[in-house]
Amino acid sequence: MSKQTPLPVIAEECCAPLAREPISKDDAAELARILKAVADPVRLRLLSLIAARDEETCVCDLLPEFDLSQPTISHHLKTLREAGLIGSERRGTWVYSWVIPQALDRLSALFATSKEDTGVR
Amino acid sequence: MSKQTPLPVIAEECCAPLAREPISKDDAAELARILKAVADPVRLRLLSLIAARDEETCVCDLLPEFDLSQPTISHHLKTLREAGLIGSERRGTWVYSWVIPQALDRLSALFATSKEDTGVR
DNA sequence: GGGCTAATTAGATGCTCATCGATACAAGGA
DNA sequence: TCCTTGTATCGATGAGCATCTAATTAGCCC
Repeated sequence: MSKQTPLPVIAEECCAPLAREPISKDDAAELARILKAVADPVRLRLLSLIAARDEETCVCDLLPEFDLSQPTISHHLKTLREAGLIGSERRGTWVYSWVIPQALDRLSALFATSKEDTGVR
Repeated sequence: MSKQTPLPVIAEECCAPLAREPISKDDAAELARILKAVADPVRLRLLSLIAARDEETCVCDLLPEFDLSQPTISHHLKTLREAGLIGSERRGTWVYSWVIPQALDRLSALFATSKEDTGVR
């Protein structure tokens, strides 16, 4: 496909840790969309498989890990991409994917509860 | 209600950071269940409202924050409780809720990508 | 170009879930 | 004991989504 990486993409600067202050309605909606992307066993495994490698991962290497049709995997990857959690690029016949560490780190910070992490007083 | 806190509860010791090694099928399923609980705008706001306070939060104080029926809020709180993210207890007429910091910290650790946080060499 | 493989898109289906109104339960006070 | 207020459960409904098969697009090689 042509616009695999340049998709919508959210997960930009949002947000302060949940425990710091009540999150806004808008932030909650945006975060929920990102979290929905990871709230699925298949996508969690996909994300982990991709993240656990140092280099990019060929989609063709992901397929045999699942008892699912290829279109289904493609659909899940698209969901992860639209959530801004992974990037991907076609090179020749194959498509390669990689995680976007900043996106994961943002989620990590979101759930942090310790004073230092949340930036509380 | 009688068994508000002692509900199922998952989110125990699970799991290693996604980026450390490919997550197992079982872990993915368990994590997805927890993440589904936070992958909703209303529950995210509920969680944040409860977490942002130092003391327990009365459910009666949460209701006016939403344009939703009382049963709906009650249902969302139950979902958060069953995911092990909050605890709650009835005291007299009112029910009070609090976050379980360990559960949030586990999610935080799950998404961490930096070497130190993920425990990578 | 023709054919092959990898991946995406389209359309259909069945299940999960967010929400509601109505009802039941819990607990305190008159 | 009865009424009132706060919360939970029930049953129904409509929207969203995970999955499939079939068809289409992208790019390589002969």
